[in-house]
Amino acid sequence: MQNTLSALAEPNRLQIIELLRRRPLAVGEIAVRLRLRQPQVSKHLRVLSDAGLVEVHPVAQQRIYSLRAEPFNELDAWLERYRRTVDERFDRLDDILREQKAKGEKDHGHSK
Amino acid sequence: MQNTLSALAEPNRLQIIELLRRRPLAVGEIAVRLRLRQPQVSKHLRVLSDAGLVEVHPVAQQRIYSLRAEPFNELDAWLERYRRTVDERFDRLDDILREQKAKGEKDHGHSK
DNA sequence: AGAGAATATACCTGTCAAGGAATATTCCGC
DNA sequence: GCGGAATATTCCTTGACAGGTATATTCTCT
Repeated sequence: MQNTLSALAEPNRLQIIELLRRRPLAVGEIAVRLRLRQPQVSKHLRVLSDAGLVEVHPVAQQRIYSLRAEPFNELDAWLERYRRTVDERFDRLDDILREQKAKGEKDHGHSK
Repeated sequence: MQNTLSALAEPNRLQIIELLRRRPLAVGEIAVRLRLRQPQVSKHLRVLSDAGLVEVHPVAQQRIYSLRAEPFNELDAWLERYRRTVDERFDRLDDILREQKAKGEKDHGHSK
């Protein structure tokens, strides 16, 4: 999760992911489309690969990179936990605010 | 989206978010629970706030931070685009691989 | 085996962001 | 207005990381 997020945090890497969403691509193709130099693309793909976001399929001297589903599913599951509690949170906020105010007054022995 | 991801990419910030998922908290509380120093917590909250991930509610000298739903919804929408294409991608991968191989052979005038 | 294409790695450099410590700011009660 | 609590901001230093360039690696074809 942490790895996934930091891998996606880099702008060029996010663009690579967006590119690969449409279809698997070779390194050179990615470099051309994003106007990046080949070495940097390879490096970014290394990071993405280590994070499990992409996988490689060699074809001759080319390496075709494609997305892997798992990390996206994990991200989805993580998000799910937030979706469930969004409503509660807003209700809760008022409670918390009141609670904090009450505590503050109590701490000072303010009886009215 | 980019901002959201890079804000979440920092480990301590992600932890702050996880904490706030349970309930809104004051800066000091966060610092204690995560064993961080107050200034760093304030700085992280600044980043999260700029990214629109959290909002502040002042209570006396305290500032109660709570999550905002919007960025999570955006993340969700972004993910949705990937969920839809996961299946296609795998089918497509084979096509691409064949396609690339065929192209390679064609480029060399290899007729059989 | 040798040439050349496609990709990966190594090394260097500069930048940016996070932590530490001190200080400024804001707010409350008296 | 003053003292003290809670938080924000500033300045400094350091480490990680991305880009640039050169070079190594891998594969194919002849």
